[in-house]
Amino acid sequence: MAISNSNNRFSSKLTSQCQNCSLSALCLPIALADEDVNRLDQIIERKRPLKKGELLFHQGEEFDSVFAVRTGTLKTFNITNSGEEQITGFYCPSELVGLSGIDENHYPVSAKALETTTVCEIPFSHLEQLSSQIPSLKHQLFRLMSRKICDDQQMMVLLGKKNADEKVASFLLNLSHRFKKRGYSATAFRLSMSRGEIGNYLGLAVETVSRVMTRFQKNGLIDVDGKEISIIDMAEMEKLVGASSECANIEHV
Amino acid sequence: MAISNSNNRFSSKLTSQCQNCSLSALCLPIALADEDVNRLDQIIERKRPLKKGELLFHQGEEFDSVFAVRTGTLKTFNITNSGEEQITGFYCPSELVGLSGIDENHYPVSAKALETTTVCEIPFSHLEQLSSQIPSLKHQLFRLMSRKICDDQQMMVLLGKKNADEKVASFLLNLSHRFKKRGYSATAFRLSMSRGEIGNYLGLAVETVSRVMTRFQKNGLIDVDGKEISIIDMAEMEKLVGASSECANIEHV
DNA sequence: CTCAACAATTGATCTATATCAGCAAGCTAA
DNA sequence: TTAGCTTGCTGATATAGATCAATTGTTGAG
Repeated sequence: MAISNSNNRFSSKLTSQCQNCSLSALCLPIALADEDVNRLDQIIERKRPLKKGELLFHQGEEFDSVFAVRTGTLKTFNITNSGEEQITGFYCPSELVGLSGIDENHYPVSAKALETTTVCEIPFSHLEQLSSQIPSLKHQLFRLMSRKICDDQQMMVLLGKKNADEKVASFLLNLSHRFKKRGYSATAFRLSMSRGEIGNYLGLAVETVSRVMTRFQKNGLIDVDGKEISIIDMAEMEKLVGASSECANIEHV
Repeated sequence: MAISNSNNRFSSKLTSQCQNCSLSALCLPIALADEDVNRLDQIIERKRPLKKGELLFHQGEEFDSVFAVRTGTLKTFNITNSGEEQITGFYCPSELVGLSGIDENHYPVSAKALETTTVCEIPFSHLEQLSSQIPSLKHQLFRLMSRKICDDQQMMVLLGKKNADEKVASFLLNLSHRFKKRGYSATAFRLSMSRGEIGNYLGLAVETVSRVMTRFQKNGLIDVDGKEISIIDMAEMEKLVGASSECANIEHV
């Protein structure tokens, strides 16, 4: 089954899609020579879009690929023994999902589309092989995984030490940075996740998320209109986040 | 100073220390052919022991090596803007510290010895080079980083969703597993960190850690004598941890 | 051995956030 | 259109765990 399916792996032979992709400066191809981008391009499968709510992979499934988000958003989550969902991350365009599956050869989480979402599937065994031949690709992979470790540790600090205000502010600014990096507005954007999902991710009750956002709006920090967010007072928001966004800070040095 | 000191980089030429190391089955050399272990061995520096409280590297310092703990224990931590310490991890023998520095080429955390500790320094540029020549070493590195991502995400679940009892139980069982893996008792061990450090790590006040442990003891779950811990009722402890230790579970499949 | 500094425990409050409950506004399907 | 869901907001109350404070135990320097 995987065999017949994998024919479209070669559909990219005609032209390098990676080179035309607006995300290539952020995704894996960063700092690759043209010919290397082509080689990477050859191993990538473009999948049909996922509709909102569809799973990209599910917890326990055998690992064989990592995925780069092209459009849309994904969330990854665990189902705990008690049956509740615990969201471990949101993934925006240019970001890589599935790296946590390498170790045990099974995905330890599920990945679900929050809206219509397209991804590039990158079979990991091919990627690993190719990375032997292209040192800068290998380095890029190490860097991406290292950044993920760094980011997750910042998230641990957030969950362990921050109060509700700081959590919500951190979350919004984090999204803001990610939009900015892709060339979108850092101050006005649309949340693709529900309040419930934000709360779940931040370790807060839905009601708390709602209350904090309302208060932020009252105090002129942000403007909220359903899923549309505008950051009005960026300086004050940054002050709220304040402590310990080390990974981000170092980037600015 | 670092120069004169680094002469001992070559002390390993005489014989492969990795091959004699009791941790080689857990550390990087896992699944390497003998000749490859020797090549790895050549790039490793054995450093003088760190005394309790000494820093291995500090937040912001330029990244050039990862470190494998040989004996003792390390903690990694951030200093937040408000000046408080936030512990992001504890490292036991055979575990690798410093991977989070790859991305930005600076360590985003500090690493401090909790007791007298010896480490193997592995210059990352050498390791990366070597990994090009030894595919299984490269794979091992990917796996280690993937596992770290997986572990950190479990920690996020712990911090976001668990109550004090579950946090402390998870922490103790996690240590138990790590001791067991190295061939030590899974039920009786010594904590190398203070109650304050445990609380800091788990997002709890010292007092709460103390109270939970006392209650666990009263209820016959564990036996506490200062830093010495015995797990009496492993089944009940595991029930407490219960939900969502996915990475660990998959390992048992 | 002794004193000082620090680490751990225990008890008494306080508080941030969860939980419970009710309501309003959209959205979907018939 | 209306009934039935879902999502978000807000108020009232409950509670887990923080904070404050006092006591005891431990460690290590001289």
